[in-house]
Parts: sequence; structure tokens; C-alpha cells
Amino acid sequence: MLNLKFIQENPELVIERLAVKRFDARVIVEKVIALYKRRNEVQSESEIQKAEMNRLSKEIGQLFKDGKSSEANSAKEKTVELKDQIKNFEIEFDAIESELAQLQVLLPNLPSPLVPIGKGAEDNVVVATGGEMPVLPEGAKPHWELAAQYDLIDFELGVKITGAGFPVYKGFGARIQRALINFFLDQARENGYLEVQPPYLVNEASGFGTGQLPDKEGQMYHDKTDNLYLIPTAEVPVTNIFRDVIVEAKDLPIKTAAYSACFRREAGSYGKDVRGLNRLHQFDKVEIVRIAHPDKSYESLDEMVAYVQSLVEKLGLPYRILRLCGGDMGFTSAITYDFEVWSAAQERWLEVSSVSNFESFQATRLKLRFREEGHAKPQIAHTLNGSALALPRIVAAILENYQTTDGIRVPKVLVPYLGGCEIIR
RNA sequence: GGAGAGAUGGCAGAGUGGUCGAUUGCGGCGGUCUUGAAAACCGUUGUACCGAGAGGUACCGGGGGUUCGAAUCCCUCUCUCUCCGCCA
Repeated sequence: MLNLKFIQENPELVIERLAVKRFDARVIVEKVIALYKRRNEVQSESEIQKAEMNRLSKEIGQLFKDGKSSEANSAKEKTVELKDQIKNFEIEFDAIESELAQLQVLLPNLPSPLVPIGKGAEDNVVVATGGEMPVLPEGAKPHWELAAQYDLIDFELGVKITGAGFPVYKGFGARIQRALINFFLDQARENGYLEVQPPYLVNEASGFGTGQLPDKEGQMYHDKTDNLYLIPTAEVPVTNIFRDVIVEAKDLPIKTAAYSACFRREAGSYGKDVRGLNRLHQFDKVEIVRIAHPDKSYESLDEMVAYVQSLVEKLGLPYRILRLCGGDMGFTSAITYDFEVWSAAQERWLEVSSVSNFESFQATRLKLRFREEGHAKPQIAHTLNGSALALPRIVAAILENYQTTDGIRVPKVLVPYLGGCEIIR
């Protein structure tokens, strides 16, 4: 969330930048400014009275100690009115605070100046492409047909056990999942990321910290008995490792990677977009998260984009990198790069990664700070994350792009992870 | 699920109604000594908000209450630990 003081000092900037995200912030910003001003007045007033109250209390204590109880009792009477006034100020102050907090979470993050103007997906800017388009054999099939033909993934069985969007992976289908997870984690480790295994259920505070709550409850599975949420991405538990933490500047950037299953309710999706592996309620993903110095967070972003790019290149998949336009960006992001791989039989691009700099937006909610050498005052850090990578669409693209009339070839980098198997028949 | 104990500063651990933002130890930082280091000694060391500043206010797990005054008393919630039960 945006810092209140920042909003108050830069109202026009906030309104102007949020217009890029096609968000009209004027009314909220004006309310925030008015409330913030009143909040400070109330605080100052009540603190003067509290100071007086503290002074009187000490005096009364001293009078009792000196045995001057009649003087003490008359001093007590003076506190009655004061107490009342303090109480009133506190009620008003609390009301203002909660109203401010509610307004504050309505404002999305400011997009970086690098973000292109635009309405939706069609306005995203392709910043890089790579890999070679495969030449498919006659009668090439989409991945869901291949998955059935080679008995790799059973979608109907998943429906029986759970429901749509919860496939059962079998044989090489299961092994290729495991191979990809291990490959991605090994790559991350070699690139200096600390591997962690986070919980898959998180509490409300964690959901709030990364921006899923309030507001996006509908996207997460929720266990009401214990009030816990199934994670939609490892970003949530991993970033929350750093909630209420002050780190040393010399330790930045902090690089963390985690594999997790991800759970998304994805209400309202249908049609070819959700066919096969294109969109699932449960899927696997390796996520990378960074805590960065504010001066260096864009350097970190570039490194993360280059890293994800190296993964899709090693897998030999044709890809493109998009810089999302304002209208297509998420609520919490300052800038986002999407990676898409070409799914040759479906003849469409599939999003497999999203790499974002959140700047101070999440860190403000998380109270994630860092301290420069010495006794410097803690400052808000920057957070970033990216998928590296999400499995299902990678599997879809591998199945489709690597299909031959003899079977499905295994990308070279995965062969060692599949016990030397070079082709799935 | 049953019974009990507990939650205090980076960590350990005092503090049961007043001058306590909080004894002390460890750790961290600075210094003395040393060729250097260790040891020893001295000093220093929480966060947030308001304020131009001086300074003020708040915070001892969260919330509420009693009181002129609460880390300390009362209520409530959450969490942790121990034992029993169940269990991968």
C-alpha cells in the first residue's frame, strides 16, 4: 500500500500515475488528505492532554507518598474532565485511523514510468523474443490429446476425485513434473537463491501482507474452521517470511526460491482458455522472491528477467517477453514482465511467468525494512518476485512442441532428470 | 480432543500498582590497551507517530476493563510449551 505521508505530499503525482492503471484516484486521495490532516490535529491535541494527565498522576503519587492526602484528593478531581476529553479524542482518532486504513488499501501501486499506456493485453509491449518455432509433423495434436494418448495426465480422474482443474499426472506425466521442479530448483540454487519449503496454508496477516487480502478472498480457497487460506502462489508465504523484519543493508538483495503447489479458485473462467493444462485450480510452480535495496530493485528486476529467460531458453521453447501496459497490470505491481511460450499445436502464446517489482508497496504492508550501516533509521525495502517457472503450461508447450510421430522428445536439460529417457513413447 | 504452564527489548532473563521504555547477562556498535587479535575495561545500543525544533505521545502477545496512575490487578481472544489421547 502507499504511504499516507507520500499521498499527502504528492497528491497530483498519485492521481496521474494511477490514471495509467486506469484507476481514478482523485476522490480517495482527497479524502485521505482531509482525514490525514484531521488525524494529526487530533493526535497533537490529545497528546498535550495526555502529557498533562501524566504530569498530574505523578504529582498525585508524590502527594500520597508525602502524606498529603487531602491535597492529593483535590488534585484527583482535576483529572476527571481531562480523562473525558482524552477519551473523546481517542474515539475520534481511532475512527479516523480505521477509515484511513480502509481507504489506503483501495489504492493500487503506482506504475513505474517505464510502464506503457494501454487498456489491455493488446497494448502490452513485446520487449524480446527467442527460441525457434518448431515444425510439427502432419496431424500434430494439442497437449490434452497427447496426454491421453501417452497416458500422462488423466483429467477425468481428477474430476472424479476432486473436480475440474485438478488433474492426475501418471507415469512419465508425473515424472516430468518432478523433473521440472528439480531442474528449476537446481537452477535457482546455482544462481544464488536460497531454497525454502514454505507452508501451503497461510493466515490472514500473511494474506494481507502480500496484498491478496482484503478484496481478493474469492481467488483463494479458504478453510473457515481455522481461518486459513490455501496459497495461490509461494510468493505469499515466502514474502511473509520477511513480515515485521528489519534486515541489514549489507545482506541485500536477499534471494529466495521455493517450490510449491498453488491453489486458485479462478472463478468465472471457461472455454478454450481452460482446456487441458491451460488453467488449473491446483498446479506446481517454482517461485523466486527478492528483497532489494530501493536503489537497486530495478537492477534486481533485470537480473530476474534474464534468469527466467535463461530457463525457457534451456528448455528450448520459443518465447516472448512482454512489458505489461498499465491496464493489464496487477494491483500491487509497479512493473511487470510476462513470459509467454509458444504452444505450437494450439497455436497460441501461453503465459508461464510473471516477474514484477512491487517497489515499496508490499513492504509497506509487511513492515519490511532495512537498515544502512551504523545507527541509521530503518527504511522500507523493495520486494520483487517471479515465477521460475509455472509448470502446467510449460508441460503443455513441451508436449506439443516436442511431439514427433514416434513419441515426445525430452528437452535435453531434462534427460538427466528423467533417468536418461530421451523420448516418451 | 483433555489437563497444566507461559507470552517482557536481537537473544536469554528480572520486574506483582507510582520516578519503568523497563535491572542484569549475552550479542551488536564505538573506544582504551595491543605490532595485530583475544581477554579485560569504558561508553553506547528498540520501534512508530506528532512536531521546524526543543520536545511530546504510544508500545512489555492482541483487544477491553478497574485506577489519579497498569508490564504489574480483572475479563477476553490468539499463540507457544509440557503431559495424556489420536496420528503421517
